[in-house]
Amino acid sequence: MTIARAPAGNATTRGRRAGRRSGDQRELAILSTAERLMTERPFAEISIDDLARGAGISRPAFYFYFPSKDAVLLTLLDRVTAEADAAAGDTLDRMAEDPRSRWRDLIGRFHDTFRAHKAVVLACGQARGANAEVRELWSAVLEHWVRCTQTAIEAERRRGAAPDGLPARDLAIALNSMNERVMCATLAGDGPAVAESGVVDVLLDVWLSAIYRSTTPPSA
Amino acid sequence: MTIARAPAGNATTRGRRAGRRSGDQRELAILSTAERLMTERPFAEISIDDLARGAGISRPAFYFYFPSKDAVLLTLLDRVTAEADAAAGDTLDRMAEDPRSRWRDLIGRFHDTFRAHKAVVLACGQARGANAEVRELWSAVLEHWVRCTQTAIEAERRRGAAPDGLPARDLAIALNSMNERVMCATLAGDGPAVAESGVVDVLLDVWLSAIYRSTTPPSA
DNA sequence: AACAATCTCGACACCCTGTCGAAACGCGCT
DNA sequence: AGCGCGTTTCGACAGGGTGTCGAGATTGTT
Repeated sequence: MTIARAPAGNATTRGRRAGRRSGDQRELAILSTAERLMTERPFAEISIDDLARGAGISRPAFYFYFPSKDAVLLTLLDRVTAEADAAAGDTLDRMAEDPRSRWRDLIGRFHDTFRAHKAVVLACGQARGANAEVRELWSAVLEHWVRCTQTAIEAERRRGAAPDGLPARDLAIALNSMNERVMCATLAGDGPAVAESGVVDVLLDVWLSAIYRSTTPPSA
Repeated sequence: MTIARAPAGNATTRGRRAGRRSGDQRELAILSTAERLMTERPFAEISIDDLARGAGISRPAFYFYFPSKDAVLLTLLDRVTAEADAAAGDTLDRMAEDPRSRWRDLIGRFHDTFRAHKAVVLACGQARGANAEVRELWSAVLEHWVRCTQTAIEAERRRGAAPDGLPARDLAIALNSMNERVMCATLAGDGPAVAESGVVDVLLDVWLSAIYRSTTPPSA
């Protein structure tokens, strides 16, 4: 079960209306301005005017490139999730080789991608509360990862490495939800959080315990 | 380790300035209007004007009772967390009696409380992204629950019922984070979520697996 | 040069927030 | 009854954000 994209919104068409000339660089400028500003202050405190000025255009001109501030975030999120999927690669297909290492790869690569785009991930976590589109896109992405996880768990049960128990889908939902929340808290650094250096191993331990009832699952 | 409140903001002083006459009912009217409106649409889409009109007063009068819209939510959150703590009671102190039942009680009671105040919980989940005060209060509450969980895990390890492994605090953070996220998703009904009827058992299974590496931990 | 598609912006209408200061109310007191 | 003093209410304002419109500037093509 290779992780392949089933995009909810096409990244190449989310922004501007069709046709393009020199303004591509302006669009890029808006995106990079957004990513830069998001590292400085919360997404909600960034106005469209900030984005426009940062990209060297006026506020109305911004609307030529994106229909709203949220659309910028959506485009950024598309990129990050695509990158995460690519990083995950075919890890799940080779699970039986060495389950502990494969699950650790999976969690670790997601963590690396999230950490590399910390500002975008945190902004999405914040905007998800206020914006339905962000919420839906995030849900679609999570749904995809849940399905992949579910399939891998079922495969591990089929080969006798993991015991039966909870419906695989429910377990997959719980574990993916945990990862999301824990990684966001660690990246944000607010409230109770696991240290960044240990977060992957903490999550891995819970995944293995929940799936195999052991932290040393058997290879094929 | 009985769950006792260590309030981050005093509910009785968060709202109005000192002194009171008949206006108490107005304050209550604002709170109940807020809870009602939150069941109809997301918190971000409720204006102060909506709250004021719902309570039968003008917008400026609202500011006599609360300094901002967020303060209303904070007050509501204070109530809910106090109720959750009360519901949890001394469950954690009697863990050794029958670990599976006690952990199930704990998770189940939190779930009951959250479900009873669905609108408030979801609104907080949404507002946490945009508002630092909500974020901090929520963090303080979570920190408290994490500490309680951590203490209980350490006690179970000490009596030999649970194996050593992850630092108890890290495990407690991961499990509480999972509960938060999974319960919110289930209540909101958006994206991948566990069915409401099964969510407590799913969470319980992961908790027991992670703490005991077994779903049938030994009694004292 | 002329045309059309692409791009830009000044100006506007609208909504929301937060803060005045003035006025109305309730109530104990003389 | 009339006074005084906190309590409570609201009309009106300033400030800042969003989204839209139509006119004008720029650019590539013929």
